Amino acid sequence: MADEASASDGRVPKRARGGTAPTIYDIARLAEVNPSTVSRALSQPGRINAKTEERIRAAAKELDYRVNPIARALPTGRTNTLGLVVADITNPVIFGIVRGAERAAAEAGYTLIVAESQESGEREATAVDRVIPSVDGLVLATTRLGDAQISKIAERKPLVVINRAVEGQTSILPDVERGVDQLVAHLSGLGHRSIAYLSGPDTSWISARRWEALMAAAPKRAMSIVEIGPGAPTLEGGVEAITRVVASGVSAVVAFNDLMAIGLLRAAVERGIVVPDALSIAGFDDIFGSDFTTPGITTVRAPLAEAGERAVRHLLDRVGAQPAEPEHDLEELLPTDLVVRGSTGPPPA
Amino acid sequence: MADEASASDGRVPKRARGGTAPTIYDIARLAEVNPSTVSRALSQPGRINAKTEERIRAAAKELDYRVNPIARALPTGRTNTLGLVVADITNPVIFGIVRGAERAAAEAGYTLIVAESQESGEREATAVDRVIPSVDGLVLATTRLGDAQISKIAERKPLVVINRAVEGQTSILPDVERGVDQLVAHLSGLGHRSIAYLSGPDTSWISARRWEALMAAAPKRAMSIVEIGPGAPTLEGGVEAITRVVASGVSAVVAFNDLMAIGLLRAAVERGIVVPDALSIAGFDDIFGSDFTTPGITTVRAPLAEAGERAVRHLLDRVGAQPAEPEHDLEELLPTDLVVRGSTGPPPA
DNA sequence: TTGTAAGCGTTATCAA
DNA sequence: TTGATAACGCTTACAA
Repeated sequence: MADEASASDGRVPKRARGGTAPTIYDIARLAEVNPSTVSRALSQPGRINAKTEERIRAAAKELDYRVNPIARALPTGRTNTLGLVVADITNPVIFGIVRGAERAAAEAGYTLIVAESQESGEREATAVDRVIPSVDGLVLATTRLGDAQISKIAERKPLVVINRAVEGQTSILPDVERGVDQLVAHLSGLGHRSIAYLSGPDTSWISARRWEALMAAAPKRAMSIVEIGPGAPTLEGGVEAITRVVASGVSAVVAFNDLMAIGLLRAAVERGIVVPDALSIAGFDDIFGSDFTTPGITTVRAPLAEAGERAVRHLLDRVGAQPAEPEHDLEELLPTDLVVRGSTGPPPA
Repeated sequence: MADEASASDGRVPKRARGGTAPTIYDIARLAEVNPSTVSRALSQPGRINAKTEERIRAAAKELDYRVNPIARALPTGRTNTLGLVVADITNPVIFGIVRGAERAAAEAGYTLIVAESQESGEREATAVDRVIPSVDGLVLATTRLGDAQISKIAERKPLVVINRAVEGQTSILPDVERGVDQLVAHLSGLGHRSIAYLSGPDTSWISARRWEALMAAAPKRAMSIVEIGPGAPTLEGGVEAITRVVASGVSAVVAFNDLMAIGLLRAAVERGIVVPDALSIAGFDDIFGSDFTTPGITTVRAPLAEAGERAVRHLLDRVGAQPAEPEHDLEELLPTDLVVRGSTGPPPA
């Protein structure tokens, strides 16, 4: 039978105690030094006698020792962990954010905890409460919380918000206006005169911003614009809107996101409405799958992975900083770009 | 200026100490009991005097107290956290698993840590090492580690593996044979006589199982079968395979997963190969987006969210159990089903 | 039912 | 440079 305490290389480590993991005390005994010296050797390399350090490292290796991050976190207060709270993990918009955040965190030796709020402010608050004591900082992506709640959270731990601006807080935002301008110019150039905005959840800050930007951009090009919604930011949300879209008589629809755009496209196809000949459809985000459809979805691409990455970087910058001097009101705008595919074309004559 | 220690409801909590979070000592002082009594009241409700408990709860509320999970984890050894290691967060196959796992964990009051290995066994080992000390159990989805490494991990913490069978370990598997039989029967029924399998990474256990199942099923129906690969389990992996697929002269291709199937479909369309008239394509998993394409991808659906859920449930069952008596060799088979869409049809005459 | 006190595995402060 | 020792916030025998 295999030895129950055998090390990764197959050799049996000396003095391994049955069951429990080795501690700095075991190392201290083996290297014949005080535990505090072991701690120093391992956490501040170079600051102790080279020979002693060597002996300690050898002992640690022999015992296959790994620091216990929990024990370390208790006196230091730092966990080397960051939290990311998202509305819905299965929403592809989120994927990019999660990936970017994970990358940046892992790169810095940090662990990422992802919590899901399922589009509910209440659950989000619960998720934050659960996660916050064990993280060094928090990213709120697509939050459904109110400004006051967000500020409260920021008092407890360093915080960065994605897709939402809150006064006094660091936030990473797509440059909505730029993308919308490009999109509206594109539709105008095709000859559209009337468009509709298929809005997302009314708790979505970013949906409101997109609507505002459209409201500002459309009249400038002599286009009429109406809002249809609010709706769920999902395929179904898009499908359900088709009746109102048809009734509105517009020649082009801008959906809150690609998911809704794809849902709308499907519903249109089912009704025999040819896209883009009879109706142009555009979305936001350029999610995975936006180019799978026929026609592909014209969309305003947001650099989601980069948003996740930057959010984590900002957090990392502030971890360990004095909470007395929070970084105020930093707003980082990420460039967006129009991706033209087949779902937009000239309006019917 | 706002009070720096004001509670959520806006009232100023009594005796809140500047900056640091309240502890059970603060509660004990306020409720005039011993800290250990506070601990008991909060962690084992009902086991102490009702009036005392009431007083303690009131004090806790007044101070806006929340347990420090790290401090709790140190003496108990339990963190109320589970780890999930995946190959690639942005792979839609994973999404379902993550969602299911997150749900089940959150439901049980557990926090989920998601770590990414980026399809590399080495990084996966690193990720496991980083995460394992702070979790009560671990799920390995789509692992690229060897059996021996996996068994080693299982010696440290309760472990469940998804999409991989390892002797002595609990594993959640799709019923590959059933799905493959259905798929082969479907293709055979359409009239195909020669098929190719577009294999995934050669480190993928599940890819090998799919190949074996195809090898077993095809001859039974008098179909020839060849393997093309290995390839990356991505869109690109599918795209790159088109040359070899065409050269092979088969009338139908079964890809390792939907991502590769979609990539292959795209490459086919670009070359003017009509799907399914000139070539039938099928995949596995039924990921998000498999029905966005034209034609939609015929695929063997695996209940991914359920796999994630079950993995977590098994883990939860074993958390706190004696490591001396591990659950041996439990293999749970999840039913798979053929989803027929437009990408498969009769072979060219 | 409640209080006392030891301990979880680290880090950090002081001396030596 | 190293050792002794007190935290960190909680749980948990054991005693009262």
